Amino acid sequence: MKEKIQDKKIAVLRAALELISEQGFQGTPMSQIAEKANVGMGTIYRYFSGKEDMINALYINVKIRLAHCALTGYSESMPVRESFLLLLHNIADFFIDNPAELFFIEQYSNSPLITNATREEGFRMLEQVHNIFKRAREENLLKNLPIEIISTLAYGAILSLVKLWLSNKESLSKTDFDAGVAAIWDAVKR
Amino acid sequence: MKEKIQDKKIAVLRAALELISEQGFQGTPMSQIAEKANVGMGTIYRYFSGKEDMINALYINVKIRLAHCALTGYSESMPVRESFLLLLHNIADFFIDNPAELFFIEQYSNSPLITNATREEGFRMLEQVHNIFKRAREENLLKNLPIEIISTLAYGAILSLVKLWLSNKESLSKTDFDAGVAAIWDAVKR
Amino acid sequence: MKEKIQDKKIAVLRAALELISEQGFQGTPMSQIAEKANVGMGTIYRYFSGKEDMINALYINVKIRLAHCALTGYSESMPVRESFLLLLHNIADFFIDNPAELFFIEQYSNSPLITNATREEGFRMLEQVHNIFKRAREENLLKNLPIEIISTLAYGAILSLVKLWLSNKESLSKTDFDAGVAAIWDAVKR
Amino acid sequence: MKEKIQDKKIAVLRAALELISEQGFQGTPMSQIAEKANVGMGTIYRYFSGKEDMINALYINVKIRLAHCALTGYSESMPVRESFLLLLHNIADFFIDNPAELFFIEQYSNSPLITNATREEGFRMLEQVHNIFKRAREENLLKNLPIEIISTLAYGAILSLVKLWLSNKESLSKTDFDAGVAAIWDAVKR
DNA sequence: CATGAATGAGAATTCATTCAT
DNA sequence: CATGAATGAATTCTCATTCAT
Repeated sequence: MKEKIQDKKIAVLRAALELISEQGFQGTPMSQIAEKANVGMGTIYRYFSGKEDMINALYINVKIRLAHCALTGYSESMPVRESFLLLLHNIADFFIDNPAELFFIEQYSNSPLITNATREEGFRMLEQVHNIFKRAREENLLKNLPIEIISTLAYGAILSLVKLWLSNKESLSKTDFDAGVAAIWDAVKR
Repeated sequence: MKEKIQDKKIAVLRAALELISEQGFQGTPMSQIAEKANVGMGTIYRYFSGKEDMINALYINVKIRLAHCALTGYSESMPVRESFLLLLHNIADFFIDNPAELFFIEQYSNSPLITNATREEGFRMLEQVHNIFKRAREENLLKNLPIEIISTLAYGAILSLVKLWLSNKESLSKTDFDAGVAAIWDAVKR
Repeated sequence: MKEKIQDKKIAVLRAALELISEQGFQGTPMSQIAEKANVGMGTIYRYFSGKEDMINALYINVKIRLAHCALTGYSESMPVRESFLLLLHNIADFFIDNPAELFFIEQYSNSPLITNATREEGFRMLEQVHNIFKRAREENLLKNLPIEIISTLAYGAILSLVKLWLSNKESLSKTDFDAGVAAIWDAVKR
Repeated sequence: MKEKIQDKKIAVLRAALELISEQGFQGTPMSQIAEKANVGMGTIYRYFSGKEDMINALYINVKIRLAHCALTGYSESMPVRESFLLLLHNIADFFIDNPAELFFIEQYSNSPLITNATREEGFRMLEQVHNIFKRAREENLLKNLPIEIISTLAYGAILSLVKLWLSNKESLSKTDFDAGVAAIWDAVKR
């Protein structure tokens, strides 16, 4: 019974994600989301207080799933460089497998629709991820720069690569893509 | 006379840029753009066939100005590494000085509102910029990767850094920022 | 068992009265009425065929209680003038003690939501009250006017006074209020 | 040109008055008002910020017209009793000629839709009217009661009479009606 | 040419009513 | 019997676009 209820909420979030990533927030009517989720229009409002609340919930939802995937296969016993590359590949794989999530995050991370509270909660989801950077810093493997800069460089670069891959699948080899990911390590390593 | 006309067109584009970068395309009424540009609502429709046409014109306009700034101070006689860093700094400076342009480009580069024709025209604006990468490739200074990957890595990383800078001005030193830019070279250099 | 059922019906009517007198009929959702009455939404539909049926039942309910109070302490053996003043004071007391009933009656007596059948039934509730006017007429104490005009004058005046009192409690003395009630007799007496 | 603009605003107010007095505020869609006023839906929102703003404007509008009619033919040189009866007859005539205005005022004077600011502004419209009561008080012709009570009694009684007349035109003689109005003087006179 | 009042299709949101549990 | 989740028609309000001035 609980699951059925969650089913509807999740169906709404999934439908919203796909439609919004393609058409944008304001370009996607609630009626279309309801239709795609196979629920009545009013049902959405049982779970979310409005359209803005829904997109904030969606933002958190994507960040949770990203954070979970990002650490797949990671253990603190791995060497730092290996951990770093695992992280980048996990993030790349997540967004390659879920391109809607990528377009959504890209479009709304800096949008005024996402409240600061939401952004901060989304940031906290990634705390575990930051541990990898801290370990690298402790082992003195990184350039002497603020961790923020290091992680920003890496995150921006990996997302760009994935976007290129997604828009260019045919003309790019997986080998080159992987070499591109590896190059990111060169940017941040001491 | 011609200039007066252009004045109005430019005033509209400027107003649209600022409002759209803050509020989004669908969140910005034409009436608000007209008001901010100090023109009548109908006037906008003399210069653009509709709202979508206007945003496409704006996209091209920003790309032109970006391409122009990106090459400021560049000459083919400069060493490649110096050229590359000049390019990155020029791009960074452009977006730091014009944050609305950054948020606009970020939000609409992948938007379905921008037609493929527009995107391609915007890409051609940057042809000159790509010459720098070609020179670097010819001089065998770059990693053995497709130029697309090289430029994507660099562009994604520099934009990320600028976004970090803009959202974090207070807690970041210019020195660290510049070191971050320099690190991008390490990612792409052989 | 019967009483329990009646309890729920009465709880619904009471909740509806309070909410509707404050927020209006269309401004009051059935869900809010159910919540305030501590019953499930569906339960209301066991007792009333719909929202309009419920408000008509409420109208009758208020009229019954008003008619009952209006005659408290009255007996045919009382002098006519005394009866008349008792009637006015009983009506005033009822509405002062039950302001929601006043606002409800005021707003809905002339509303198209109340069917003519309901209005007529409500009118019959007050038949006893009209006896007082008939006695006064028979004793030749009233102005030579149709009883309808007499009773309308009196009813309109007393309700106005009560509304003034309710909106102005602080700045009005009970003595003045009572003198106002007494003045109504002067309007109708021969 | 100015007049044309006012025409639309007035057409909207008139249509709103008629529909709302018959169907109630919440029972009357904006679309219906627009249709009856022969304007587009959006036009209403050029003149009023929303439905509630419109009904408040309507309230003021009715009060202005009532105040204007109430004093028709009045001059300070008239005897007080004559002034008082003129006032009552003017009010009665206004509402008999404009029954929609009566039902509107009755339903919304005490409604939470009307803001206190609006109610106070509406009250100020009637300042002139109150002068008649003040004159009567100064000439010591009234019962020794607060003017508020005097005017409330009179206003409540006259409105009741008009409502009776409107619902009963056929069975009431004008002579009796006028005698009813005159009876109100007996209630308030010393 | 420039204007901005007018339009009405389209979007978000609400709520009376139903019905599976 | 009682419940309240689900529904979708109906409503308010917005805004791109037009066109008379």
